Amino acid sequence: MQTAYRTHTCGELTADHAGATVHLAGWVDSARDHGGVIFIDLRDRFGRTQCVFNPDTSAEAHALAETLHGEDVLALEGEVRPRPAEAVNPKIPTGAIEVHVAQATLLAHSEVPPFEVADDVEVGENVRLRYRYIDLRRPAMQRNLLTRAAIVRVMRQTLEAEGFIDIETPLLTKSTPEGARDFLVPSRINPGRFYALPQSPQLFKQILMIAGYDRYYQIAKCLRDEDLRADRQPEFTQLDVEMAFVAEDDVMAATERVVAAVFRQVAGREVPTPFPRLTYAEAMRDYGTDKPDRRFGMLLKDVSEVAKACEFRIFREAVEKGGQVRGLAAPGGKAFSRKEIDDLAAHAAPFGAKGLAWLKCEAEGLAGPIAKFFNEGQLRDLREAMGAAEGDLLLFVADRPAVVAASLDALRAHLGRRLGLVPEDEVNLCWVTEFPLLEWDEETKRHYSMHHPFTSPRPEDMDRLESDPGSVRARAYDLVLNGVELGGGSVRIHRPDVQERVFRLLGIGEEEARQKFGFLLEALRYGAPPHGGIALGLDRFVRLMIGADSIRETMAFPKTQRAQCLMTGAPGPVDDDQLAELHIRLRPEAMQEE
RNA sequence: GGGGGCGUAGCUCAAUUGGUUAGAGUACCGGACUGUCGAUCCGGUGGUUGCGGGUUCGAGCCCCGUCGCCCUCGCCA
Repeated sequence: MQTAYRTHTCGELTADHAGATVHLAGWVDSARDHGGVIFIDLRDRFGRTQCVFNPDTSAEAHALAETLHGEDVLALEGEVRPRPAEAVNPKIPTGAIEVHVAQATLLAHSEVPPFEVADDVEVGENVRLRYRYIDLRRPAMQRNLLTRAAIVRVMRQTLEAEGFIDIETPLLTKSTPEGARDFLVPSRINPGRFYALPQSPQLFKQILMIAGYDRYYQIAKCLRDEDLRADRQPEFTQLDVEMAFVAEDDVMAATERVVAAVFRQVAGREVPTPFPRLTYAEAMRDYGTDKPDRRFGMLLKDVSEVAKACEFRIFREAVEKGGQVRGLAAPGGKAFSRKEIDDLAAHAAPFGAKGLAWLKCEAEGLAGPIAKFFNEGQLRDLREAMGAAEGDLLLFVADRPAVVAASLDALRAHLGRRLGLVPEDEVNLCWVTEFPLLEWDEETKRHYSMHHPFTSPRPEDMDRLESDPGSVRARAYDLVLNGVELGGGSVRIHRPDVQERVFRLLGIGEEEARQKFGFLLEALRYGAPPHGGIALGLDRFVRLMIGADSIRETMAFPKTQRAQCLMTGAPGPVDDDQLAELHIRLRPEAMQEE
């Protein structure tokens, strides 16, 4: 790390260097002026070294030190000496030594920073983002970004060792229908035409397989113009992988090797492989979601059979109308007050649950306001079906299957946290497989791809593609870590006739298919190998590894919820001249005073 | 587009629920101090209570609007 300004970094000097004359450069982390001797901790991203300015060593350097402030940038020369025994600081790696400064130069002065460069100072996120360069100096952010770099390094090393090659794909590409909203880039040279920034390199990596570049990977930026969340940014990064001549197990096994290597080398943890698998149907049945948090139980149970026969009209009618009644048993929930149960209902309400029925599991049996609608046999059946133990609170939702699943999923997640059932340290990875190929949309009265339109149907379901499309399962798989979707992939369609059939199912006409995906259909006609792949959300992966609440903590320069960069002010207005060159005129509602 | 939370000194927060001169810690400034490492001690500066309007004798506090940040539903193949 030796440069024109330094012989060592601020993190590497130890007792072994005692007696050496060194040059250091860095930021003033803190200055402790004792009137005579002055201690300055010099910091760079490698560590911190205590530098001693003694007027007896150098009056000139000491005079400079008296004027120094936090975040000033300093270069100095001095002798490494062991600290007096009582002054050794065991908290830092360089704590055994100090540098006695003979000569020092102020390289850059810093204004008083808006907040302190230290982890124990809570700072509002808007201030952190406005002065991100200060925030990034803080140890926590440095750890985060270094961990991210380490994760990417291990991913690359593992894939390279297995023969994967890194190929870049374009950022300026073509808008495709379906999926997320595209970011558009106007073409100056082609008036009225627009590039789209890629939502993922999906089609390019498939084309690369057709082109014979078996085993591709890329750390790829993906861009989607949708509303932001704690784990969603308009631009994010995926580890994108594609392989030729593979079936599901090949891709999943390769992914497991990468993920296990990351956990081993970055976190020092062994995660057992192969990861457990459950089907989409099983996940929805037991957890009400396709990304189950399997670190704790409290599985969903179906009580529609009992509900159908009981006197509780809401239950009975739900089942009669083709819905269902399902519930979960919250251990120890018997102690919940009426108000606390109402609060639980409030957690289920946003997902459509119109009410939350409940029973308490007493020694004598089930009790509660709805108990009177069940005879004794039914109450026993309920308790049996719920697997309830004394002290449990049984919670039920009666509605359409989608509403029941979403409500109970939210309730289970909330209760898991509230009851302390979630072992925070556990790493629970699993695959969810056999997704439905299609999703029916009630509003537009048509099918959409659950994954994307290039996902292969399972061969045994292929003959139901037209007759019963809703029952066709896809050769798709999602990787789930602690209830967070880490990524997903599939074996792709490699035959043009199958691809055309799927397009037809999706209501993509021949003309539209040719216009939007013509190049893919054409490429498929020139010898496409069976192929498949996966994409892992890097930001989410890093977030889980560092235990952060938001992927903003994993990115150097994230955007706010309004998709703005508080540091640069992006997106910003542009000159009329620029717009004119791009053949663009703003609509009146977009005009604003500057 | 909907729901919720927050906004007071550079930063993090308080202000006895509408009461007189808006406080504390920290940062910053000045002073003291030759072994500290969250240095310590003494003193000091610092406020358009996000912004605009309203109610009131009186508003940081109540009402309306607006801006910003965060969480969330919708959305994210």
